[in-house]
Order: sequence, then structure tokens, then C-alpha cells
Amino acid sequence: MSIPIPTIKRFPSYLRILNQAKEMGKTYISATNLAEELGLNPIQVRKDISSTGIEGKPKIGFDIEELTQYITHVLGWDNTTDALIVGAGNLGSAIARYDGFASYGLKIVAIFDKAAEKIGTTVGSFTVKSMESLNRFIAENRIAIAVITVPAAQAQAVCDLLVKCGIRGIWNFAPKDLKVPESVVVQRTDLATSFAVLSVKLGKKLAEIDDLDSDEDMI
Amino acid sequence: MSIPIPTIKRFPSYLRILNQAKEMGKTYISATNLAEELGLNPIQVRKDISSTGIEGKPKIGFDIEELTQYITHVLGWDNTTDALIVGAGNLGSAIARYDGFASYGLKIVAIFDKAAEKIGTTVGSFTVKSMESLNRFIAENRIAIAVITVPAAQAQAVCDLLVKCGIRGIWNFAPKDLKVPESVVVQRTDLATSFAVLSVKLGKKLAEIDDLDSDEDMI
DNA sequence: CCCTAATCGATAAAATTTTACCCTTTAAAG
DNA sequence: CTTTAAAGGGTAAAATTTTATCGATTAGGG
Repeated sequence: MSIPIPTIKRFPSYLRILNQAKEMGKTYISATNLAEELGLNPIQVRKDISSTGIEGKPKIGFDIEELTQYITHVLGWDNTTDALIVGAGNLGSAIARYDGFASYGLKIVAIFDKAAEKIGTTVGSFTVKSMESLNRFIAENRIAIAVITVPAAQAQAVCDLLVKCGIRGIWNFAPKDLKVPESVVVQRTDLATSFAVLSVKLGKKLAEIDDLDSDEDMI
Repeated sequence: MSIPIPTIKRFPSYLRILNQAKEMGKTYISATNLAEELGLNPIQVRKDISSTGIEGKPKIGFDIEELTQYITHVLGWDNTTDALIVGAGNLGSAIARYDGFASYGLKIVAIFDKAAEKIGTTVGSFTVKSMESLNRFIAENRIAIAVITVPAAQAQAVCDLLVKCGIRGIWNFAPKDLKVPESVVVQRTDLATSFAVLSVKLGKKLAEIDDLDSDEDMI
């Protein structure tokens, strides 16, 4: 009944293609079509979609509007959640300025930092707030999600503080594996992990080419 | 023989813990210990490590130095690869300024943008270069990896250009699924994907709590 | 109105990944 | 020197995820 994580990870890509198709004036899209756009297996796309319960029409495909709404709903992106950022460094600032989160139902409402010289400065449309004001801000604005963009060394301390303030979901950009109580959810977005996969795939690919080269030599 | 992708994704975390342990003066670390730090199953950690061929000592664990070296090597992080960034917006600038890539064997050597007003400006320690100079730069410096941080609408065009210039690995931060020839590797780092998982997990967690609450009510 | 081909949907097979089990090794304590 | 318990390692089972197969449906052309 619950949707597999790999499927959930593909959902945002589906949404992108669905929006594209919609902009092009289409009303229906087939799994085959979606798969082509994303370099996936059509059967897999159908399976993913079937987990939403939505049915398609043979020879036509799926109703774009219906599918979009359903996926958006499953992801919980249909009603906006307020979030704050802790860490006004390069990455934190970049995220604060990024305006694409709206379509994920995420609204950044404040950014915090502990460095005295940063407090009061402007980052995008925000004024950097002090860590002392964090607790009160979370309580008064009923913030459930926090984005951590502090250096690894401070990440756990910041995390502990956030949990104590009642934060329930943490999006962690620090290269550090945070420990949290059972009731809190952490998702780490790690550049290293992503790059690791690229490194290995590239290494393999380059080795393949070498193999081909030597194969050719042998002919 | 080839190492599973999920294992590769865990390797960077292992490296982090290994470095921590090393800094604390340890020489050996057990799979149990690693697993605890990362919230993983010890058996899984052993399995991951076994794919490197490294053997541990019962009652002691694995040689931290040996393991570090091996994982670093498998990831190809032991010799530095030069890379360039295309797109000097918020994210591109943040990445250009980030100094943590050195430990991934990645060295950003230049940043490019097509906006005339950005060319010549300074981003971190780089001067933004024009797209016209891209081809020559790649050829002269034998660049194999490029980081794409342009808006989604331009990503495919930039990608095509990079491929034509001989780039073999692309790290794509644009929310767009790029089409490339067989010989090129693309890895997408997508904030949306990461956030999708957080959203769903958090939603589920909050629902669980609700369930518990209502269960309690029934007692 | 009938055929054709594209597509869906359900079930099952295959592949991959995680976890369990059990035996061996060995540091450390007694 | 012996016992104990904390690992490691190999094999196999379980779980998850992906892919294949095949029949059913239906838009569109003839």
C-alpha cells in the first residue's frame, strides 16, 4: 500500500515532464512517452503510476492534470509548508535566494546564523536572524521544517537545538550524519554521495572505452 | 565483481566516519561501530566493505588507513580531476566558492556564464569566463567533467555544447533530465528529489503520531 | 464496421539489495 | 592456559525493485 522510495524519488521528474507536456497543450501522456523523456523503462513508469491508483486509457495514456494533482498530493506539495534555514554561508544563502521551492510546497521564511557579523545583513529577501531568536521564531510561526547549511562540525549541535525547539523534519546539507529522536525525520542531501556515483560511473565508462579500444586493436 | 550502486552511495559516509575516527587517534574500527554512527545495519556495512576485498580482524575491526585508502581509490578520489562550472548564478557561485571538493578529488578550475554583465566579474577565486571561450578552455586544459548550474530551460543546450567540446562526465544541478550520447555520463543532483523523500517521510511520521494519539484516545 | 497497432494492467519472473544464520577467529580477562 | 565474548566471513534466505509476458482495451484508418 505504501509507495516505494525509488518510486517517490522518480515522482519529481514525472512532475517536471507533466508540466512540460501541459505547457505544450497536451491533455494526455502515455507511460511510454514519460519513459522516453526520462530514460526509464515504460513498464516501470506504469508501475510507478499504478501505485497512485490512477488509471490510464489504452492507446491514449494518462490524464496529465489528474496525474499531476495526484503526485503533488502524494508528495504533500499541494499545501505550502514554512521552513527556515540555519547557516547563512554560501550554500545557505544560495538556497535562501532560490525561488524554485514554491513548486515543492516549501516556503523559506527566515534564515539564521550565529556569526555576529552576519546578523542583520541581507540575504535575498531575508534579514539574517540570530540563533537566540530561533526558539521563539519556531514557536510563534509553528515551523515544522528546518534546512541545515552550517559546517559539519556544528551540524549536530544545531540539529539538537532545532529538535528541542520542536522541529519535526530536517533537510541536512552538512556532510554529517545527524542523530535525532525517533519522532524527527532527517533527509541528507549530500554532494559527496552524488559525486561518488558520477565518479564511479565515469571511471567505468572510461574503462569500457579503453576495453573497446583494445578490442579494436585485436581485430 | 562490480560494486552495487547503493554501496557506492554509502562509501562517502564511511569515509567521513573513518576520518573522524582517525582524528580521534584510532587505528581500527569495527563494522558495528561504523553502523552505529550511520544508523545502518552492521551486516550491511560488513557486506559493503567485503566488496572492496579488505579483510578485518575479529574482535578488532578494520584497519582505518587501509579502508580509507581503498574506498578513496574505488571512488577515484585519489587523484584530482579538474572540472568547470557552467552557470554563475546563485548555485553555481556557491559551488565555486565551496572548498570541500578537494577531498572528493574534484578541483573546480573555472566558471562560465553567458550573461555579458557577469563575464569578467569575480566569483570566489575565479573570474567568470564567456561561453565563447569554453571550447578552447576544455581542449587546452583537457577537462573531463563539467558542472551544470544553469536554469532548466538552457540546460540541454549547454549540455549539448559541453558534449561537443568533449566533456565526458556531467554533474547536473538543473531540474532537467539531460539527453546525452552513450559515451557520456550524467549524474543529476536534484533538490526536488531529496525534498520529496523528506516530505513523504515526514508526512508518514506525522500520520503515525496521529494514529498513536487516536489509539490513546481509545484506551 | 472491422482491422491494426498502441497502450494499459495484472501477474509472474528476474535481478538486486538487505538481512539472517552459523561458524571461525582472536583479544582480553581470569 | 582456558574461557568468554566481540567481531569477521561465507552462505542462504528474505525483501525489495525492476523487468518480462500476455491478454484486454480502444482510437483511428481503411
